[in-house]
Amino acid sequence: MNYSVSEENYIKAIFHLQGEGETVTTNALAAELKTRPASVTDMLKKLKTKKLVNYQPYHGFRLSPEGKKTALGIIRRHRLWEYFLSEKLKFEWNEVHEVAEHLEHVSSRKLIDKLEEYLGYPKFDPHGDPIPDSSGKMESSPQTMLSQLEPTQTGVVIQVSNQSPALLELLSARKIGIGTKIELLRKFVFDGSVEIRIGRSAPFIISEQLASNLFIRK
Amino acid sequence: MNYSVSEENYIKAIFHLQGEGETVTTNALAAELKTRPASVTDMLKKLKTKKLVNYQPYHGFRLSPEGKKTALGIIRRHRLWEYFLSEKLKFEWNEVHEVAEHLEHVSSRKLIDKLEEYLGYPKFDPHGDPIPDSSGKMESSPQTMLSQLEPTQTGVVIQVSNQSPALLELLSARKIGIGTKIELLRKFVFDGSVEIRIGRSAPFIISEQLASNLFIRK
DNA sequence: AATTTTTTTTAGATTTGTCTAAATTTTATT
DNA sequence: AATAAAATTTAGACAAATCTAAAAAAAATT
Repeated sequence: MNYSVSEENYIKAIFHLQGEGETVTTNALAAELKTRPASVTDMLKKLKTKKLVNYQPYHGFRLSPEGKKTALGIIRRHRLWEYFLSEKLKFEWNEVHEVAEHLEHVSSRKLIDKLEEYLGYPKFDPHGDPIPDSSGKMESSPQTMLSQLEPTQTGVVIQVSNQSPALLELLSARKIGIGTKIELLRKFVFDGSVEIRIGRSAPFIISEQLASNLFIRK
Repeated sequence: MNYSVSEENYIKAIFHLQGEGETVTTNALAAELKTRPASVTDMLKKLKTKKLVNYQPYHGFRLSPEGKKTALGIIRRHRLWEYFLSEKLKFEWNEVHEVAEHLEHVSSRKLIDKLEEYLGYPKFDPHGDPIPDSSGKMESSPQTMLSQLEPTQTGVVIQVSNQSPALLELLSARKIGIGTKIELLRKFVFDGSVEIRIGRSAPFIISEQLASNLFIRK
């Protein structure tokens, strides 16, 4: 029930890569963890004997139910620490991840449950990602502004904040509506504009104002 | 400047064992770390090349100035976390050590400085041990109740809490006053009484009430 | 001072997690 | 379907931290 830092990092990375139904490949995981494919194969053999992954040599892998539960536990710890760092210690939004990467491996159950209580049972971390409860359940990703996506992330428009005719006019010209699936490609620091793509169409750039008024779900 | 968990545990243990002027032996350190003498020798060769200890084979070792600074940094992290666990997360006094043993190895400077600020720059941890500041300085061990000493620890009486004639009468009968050096030999769980010795005299037992009203410095 | 006992170090092995280079399997292309 | 390319695994090596057993040095005892 207690795993090494390295094992935990593998479990977490597989969880992030496997999404809903995809099987994860050796190369993809090696890239994610900045390690070599051979190392991934080695570790996967170990995780398989521990029944944390379903792994068929040459055919990718996914977490077992037990592995998934473990991953959610690690993610819970990570996100609770992120919340603590941001909310209590006043870390900047972009600094919390790095430190939480280390704190997440301190695996005292009591520590995490008491931390959660102390923080007031937060439901989302500072990035807007949901925090699993002690049984592994979490709310579905909440809406975020399109402008808060990171490059290459994808989201579905679920709400438009400002119902002014001017906005609706622009949206219809851009062919964007509720349910439109948008991939964010680049962010331009200069004016906050972002380059996006809808489906397989040609990418185009929209203004900061527009991007901040489009609410999406990852 | 960044050391492994294992190296940090060795540095910390050497710091605790070396006290003021003693040199630490291989066997003593092995016992402290619950490892084997051969392992200690191996690690000490490494710590020597990193200039953290002064080590002459077969003749014991002490931390170098750099090693001492490192030790104080680790102890700082440990005691700040203990304070956090006790004060904020409401851990019991006796549960904090175990968890702090793990948290202390997360070595982000910024994390610890911000944690210290958040906690209000505490000077002592829940055990009464002083917390080093960011430059490694700390106050000398504060007064504690005699009843909080551990068996075989020694302390000097520096204050008597309750100036009632009844207490002073007992103290004079027991020949205890400010400056008296007391060694605690045993604690009796049943009624909290403790067996003590003053100098080379015969040991004797005093009540809980008395032991709790004698303030000592270790 | 010689001998025994204790302490410490060395030598060689083990485990975990990583790597490179080579071999193998799968996938893509002609 | 055969071949080339890409992905994956195996084989063997290495560093960190540990261990056991044996050797060497220091300390204690006769």
